[in-house]
Amino acid sequence: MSEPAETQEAATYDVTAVEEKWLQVWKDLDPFRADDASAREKRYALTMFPYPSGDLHMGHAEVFALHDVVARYWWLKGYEVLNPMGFDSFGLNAENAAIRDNEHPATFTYANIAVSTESCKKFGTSFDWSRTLNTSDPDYYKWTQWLFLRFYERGLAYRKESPVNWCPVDQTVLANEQVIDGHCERCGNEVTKRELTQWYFKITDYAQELLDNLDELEKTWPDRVITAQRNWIGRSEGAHVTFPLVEEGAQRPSRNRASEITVYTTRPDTLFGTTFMVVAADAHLARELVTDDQRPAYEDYLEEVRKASDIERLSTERPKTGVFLGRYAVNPVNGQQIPIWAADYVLADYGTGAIMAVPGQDQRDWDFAKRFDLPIIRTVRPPDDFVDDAAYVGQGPAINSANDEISLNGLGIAEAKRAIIDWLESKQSGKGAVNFRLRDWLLSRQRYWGAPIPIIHCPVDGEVPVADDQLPVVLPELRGADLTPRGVSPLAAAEDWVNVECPKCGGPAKRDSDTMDTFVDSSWYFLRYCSPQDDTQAFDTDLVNAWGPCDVYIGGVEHAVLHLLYARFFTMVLNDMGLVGFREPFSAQLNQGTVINQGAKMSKSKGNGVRLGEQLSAFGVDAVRLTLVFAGPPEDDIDWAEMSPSGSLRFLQRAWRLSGDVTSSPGTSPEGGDVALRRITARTVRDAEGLVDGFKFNVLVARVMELVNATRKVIDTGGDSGAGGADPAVREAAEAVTILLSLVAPYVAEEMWERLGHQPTVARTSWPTVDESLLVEDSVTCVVQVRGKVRARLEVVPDISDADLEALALAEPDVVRAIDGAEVRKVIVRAPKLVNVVV
RNA sequence: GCCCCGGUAUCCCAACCGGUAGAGGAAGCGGUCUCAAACACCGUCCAGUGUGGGUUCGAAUCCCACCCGGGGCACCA
Repeated sequence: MSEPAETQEAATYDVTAVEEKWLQVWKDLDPFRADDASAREKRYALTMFPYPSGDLHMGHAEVFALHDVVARYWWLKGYEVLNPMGFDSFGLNAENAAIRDNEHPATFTYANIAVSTESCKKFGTSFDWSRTLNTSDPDYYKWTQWLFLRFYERGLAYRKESPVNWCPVDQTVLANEQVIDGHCERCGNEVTKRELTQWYFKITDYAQELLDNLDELEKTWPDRVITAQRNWIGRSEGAHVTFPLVEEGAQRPSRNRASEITVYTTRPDTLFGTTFMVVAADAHLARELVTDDQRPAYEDYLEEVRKASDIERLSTERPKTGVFLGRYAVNPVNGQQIPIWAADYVLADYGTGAIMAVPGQDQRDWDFAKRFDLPIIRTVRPPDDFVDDAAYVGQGPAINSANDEISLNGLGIAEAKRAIIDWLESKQSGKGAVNFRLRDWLLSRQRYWGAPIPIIHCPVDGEVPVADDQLPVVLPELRGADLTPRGVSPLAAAEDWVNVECPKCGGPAKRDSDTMDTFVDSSWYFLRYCSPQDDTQAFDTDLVNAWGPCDVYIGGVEHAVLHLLYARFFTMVLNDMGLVGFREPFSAQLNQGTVINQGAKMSKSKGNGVRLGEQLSAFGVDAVRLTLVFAGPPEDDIDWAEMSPSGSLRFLQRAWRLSGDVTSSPGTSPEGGDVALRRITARTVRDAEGLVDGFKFNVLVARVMELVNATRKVIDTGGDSGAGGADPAVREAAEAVTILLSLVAPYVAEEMWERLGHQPTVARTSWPTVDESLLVEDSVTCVVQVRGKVRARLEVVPDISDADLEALALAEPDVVRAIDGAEVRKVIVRAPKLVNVVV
């Protein structure tokens, strides 16, 4: 092809001009608006909405690039796609910035949202911006409050006093899920405990189902999320066992005192080895039980425990501490009186906050017994080579475990458990029980920038819900120093706001001054996207059922047990309320890796940050997107230092050049074109489908590159017909390249599409059709092995019979030579690809 | 400590149900173009799959043990 202007230097397109041109065209065409009324099959592509912390960064770019592949693919495949984007816009960053700069959190929040939205559009994403939402908008959080009230009505939102996680830096309580290794999930500081009355969601009511449904989700969710959730829910099976207390004479008025202690144990079979009991030092039970004599010692100990941070408390290396409470209980299985201790190795909020200690079979109890010189009885026989200086936790026959009515001796652990549970149940001293590690979700926060909890506290009427028609409870206008954390919510000090009339009695009352955890906001946003402007309800059930559940959910693993568990819980509750037609919100999930640099997480202190904006202006949106998608499997981390955005741009230029070399007219039938190229095109298009479905985007890109190379070759060498760029197979291939490329590099694809003589937009054209006959190979290479070594290759028809192939193979001179007269013991034939001669 | 995932060329990564270890890219090297270079284009080099065993006609793929890396849980009774 003679294009003199391009002979000197390879032609290139102007990245910036192309971006400016098509951004405007898309703005006019608005091609990604999801139509509720569409007759097409619906798909819901969801990506975790960001917190508007400033402008977009490399992390956002990666998720959006990956996510866009799927969403655009679905459009091309003929689905009506709901692909919304919004902002998780409540939260502490804006609040802290507001305090620092004497501003209102909304100022930062909405400025950041505006910047991020623009960047997101420039990034070429296919989001439907007509459905955008911000969780900090009153017409959104109105419905967050409305949902809270529905949970409250059902007893799923309640208040209790309990030792809770407290972040001294952020000056607020935290849910268990927000404490990572004893540190605040947000600011990274050490968390301490406080005894406070707080609001909880009763997520534990759903623990079993949250666990069970994972079996099904396992097929379409990443492994690590499944295991993280299973571990977090932490189901265990055991028994509750009740130990009566020994009453100690008349000096002890028994008032409301407990007369028994119930414990949870996973090893009821070891009950005969229980030589003492331990109550969590900070549990109410400990305070109730302690005798006057022991009270001073207990108080001192409790003081000590409270001072220790969680980090110290949870260290397994730390020696056991504790104090005797002065009282005794009776082991129901043998009538033995055993002392009751308080210690901090028992947790107040797990099980019943008290344990039966079996030092012979539990290492923690063993350590405690050794420290305080308590008796040890083995109830499982260790193997002969067992060194007798630790608890024995392995399998073995029960020993020392009999009374007049029952003997466990000789039974294995599982049998012994069953037997003792039966016996306990018959004596009404206990019963089989299941326990979960999962705790209820602590949702109140002592901060300003969140949805106020719509409850009024009245000295007469107690908790009074705000009436639905009074929602939203709008945040008062506070800024700067008014927002300074002081251990209680800044809302408590907003006199005009907090003091109200009780809706019931009309007397003076106060609003609840806490705000909701921002994870409440994000537990239902994907439902709101289905009817984001509806001011009559939180979401439209019919539309939610039409679009949902989300067919794919793409986001970071950091939410494996936070957001993803909460959103699942919300969906189940809403399904129970009849508001949602499904119980699991996210049918499939993909967690992208992290973008790192030079082997380390990007951070200011390391000075290894990569600015998205700089990358975009240096290489263009398409090249950056392509680099992110091509880097490797989406779930792997990407080390930007190892990537080559310039290589990506080079490829895009190569691809673009194809569109200029096609000389046939649009609509030309590919029939009669170069068959080899047509086969590659057909195979690439067909394989691309499975590759997108399987999230193997990196392989998809590799296949498109392959197709570009093959097309180039036909153009340059002429191909079968010698027609080169005029060969209709070249047009077919170039159009396939363009459409496939549009999933990753929308700008250049649009430009190519136009050069190929088509109207915009390539994003809403159809997926290329595949001529099935081209997928059938007319010959395949068969490998002939002798002793496992390849000795010959044959070109054969694909449907050759085993017998024919064997005969053909054994007749090959190279094969005969390799056998060298040895006895052929066996011939394995896997037609049409392989023959293996065993000699 | 327990559980899960992964180790393939110099690097990032492919490889269907066990069947020719290589699709793609980066880097390197050589060439074309150029006064020269950059760009671009063409070509080319590179591993026997972490280690040791086993199953099999045949193992990157399946099984066992270990090493290394990543993740989850962890005083949860």
